[in-house]
Amino acid sequence: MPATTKGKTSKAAKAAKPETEVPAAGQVVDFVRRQIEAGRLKPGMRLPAERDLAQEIGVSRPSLRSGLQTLQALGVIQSRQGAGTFIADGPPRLGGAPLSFLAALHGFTRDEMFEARRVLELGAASLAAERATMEKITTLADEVAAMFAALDDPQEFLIHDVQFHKAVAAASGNPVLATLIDTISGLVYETRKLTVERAHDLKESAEMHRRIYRAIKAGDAEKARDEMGMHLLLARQAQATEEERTPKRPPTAPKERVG
Amino acid sequence: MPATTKGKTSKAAKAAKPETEVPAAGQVVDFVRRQIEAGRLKPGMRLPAERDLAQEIGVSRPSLRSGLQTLQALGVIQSRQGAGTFIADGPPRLGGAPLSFLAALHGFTRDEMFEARRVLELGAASLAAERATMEKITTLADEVAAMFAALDDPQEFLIHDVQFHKAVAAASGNPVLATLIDTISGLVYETRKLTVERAHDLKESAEMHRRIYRAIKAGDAEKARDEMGMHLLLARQAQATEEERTPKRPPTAPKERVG
DNA sequence: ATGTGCCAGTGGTCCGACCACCGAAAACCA
DNA sequence: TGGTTTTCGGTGGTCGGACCACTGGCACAT
Repeated sequence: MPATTKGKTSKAAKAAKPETEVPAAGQVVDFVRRQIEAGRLKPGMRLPAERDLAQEIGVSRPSLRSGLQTLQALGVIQSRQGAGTFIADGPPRLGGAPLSFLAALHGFTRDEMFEARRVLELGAASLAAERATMEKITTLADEVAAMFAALDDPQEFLIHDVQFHKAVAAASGNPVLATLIDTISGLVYETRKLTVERAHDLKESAEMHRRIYRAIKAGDAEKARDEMGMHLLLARQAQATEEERTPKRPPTAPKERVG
Repeated sequence: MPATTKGKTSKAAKAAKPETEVPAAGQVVDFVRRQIEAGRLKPGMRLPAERDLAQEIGVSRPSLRSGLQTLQALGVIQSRQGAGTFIADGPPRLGGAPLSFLAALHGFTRDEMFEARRVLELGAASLAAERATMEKITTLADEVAAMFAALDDPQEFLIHDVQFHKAVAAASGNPVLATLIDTISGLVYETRKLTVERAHDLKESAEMHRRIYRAIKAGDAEKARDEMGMHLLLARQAQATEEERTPKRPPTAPKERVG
């Protein structure tokens, strides 16, 4: 091994302090995680002040902030200047940032993102048909009605379109699935918002959603899957057409990438 | 006057600098992101030193580190003391930390995690059957063979079990899907490693994988999906049984949670 | 040519300080 | 007394500087 620096000579001082094994930031993350798992920290609760928490864990405030920064990036906590740091509440939401960066790094295409979403939504539709509660089904019906009521307002239509798919995910009764769908859908939402104005056949789209709703309500898992699959297939084609008509900029990249 | 609060008196300096709109950490994240999207930063590349990068972006080093900490939490970069900071390379990998925290916060159960994985793997198996290349199919065959060769070594068997499922995901040709599967599978791997010793019927499990492999090779999407579904269903039951036989600790939590 | 030792450069940690901001108690006025 | 304003402690956000442990390659001695 490298006779690095004064390693040998000064190892005595090192032996006296054999710590430094655990990164300070990691200590903070683990600490908070244990608190959450132990039930001492629940969504919406406020964490101790940084200066106090740092002393409690046994690290400096910069190190503590480093750990909190990690937790914030993971969407676990949220800080508000002057108020405090809070455990994230609201619906489970996996920040789209990680997937978004992966897409940028490895060049995931829009089609691949869409296909992954399709797999997830097909499964969700199937599960929803098998065990959706009456309450969830009512929510689906409301969204379908709202879509029919917004045939002349593409932006409003899009909102209820997204809401419908989210409701299907919720109706599946599986929060993990719902979270994954929500994450991926969020990535394509921005694009759709820009191109939906050029959309056509909103009525046909609404009819499709209605058929999906009926299949779920009837408890026909296979039909729900097929209808959802058909809808997403056509939706993808329609969206591709819309994008073609809305060339914001010449194709600088060899392959379309997700922003 | 109050030596403490000087707020009002020093407002003049403030008026000259009405910015502060953008958080410093966010500037760093956006900067790196733009560099990646512009192709100036690619996986494996080294970033400038923190002190230099801070000056280039126009923030202090602590703020820069704050931003880098976020990127590290997202799995975009990786720092090595004494060497530098590098863009993450290797296979696309969505850190399991976010999902893991969500599970702890909202009480996702093991069954829900498993079900989500099932949806993803069913879709992957189906896609793999439709368009797996000869190379990917060969990889599948290798893993199946390795499983049969490790019938008397549960730990080794588990490794190739995981590898097989990863290979199916890769054979789907959709990196997004593969990443999602990899993420979720990683969360259940630790648990399986602890209980696999009590596993039984390894031979039957190997046979199942072989049937999945054959369906994919034959290009029969529906059969591949069915076989995979059957396999995962039985695997879940078997795992539940194994866990029951390995009561590490009395049920302190009302519901089983994912660690 | 080879191996050894050194050292500049890097990220990791910490300190102390100041700022902008929030929220509620305290002071004020009507 | 009621309502508004002001104050003020506490909070997270930012900064500059400093020291440490570690890495890697360069220069030196062999």
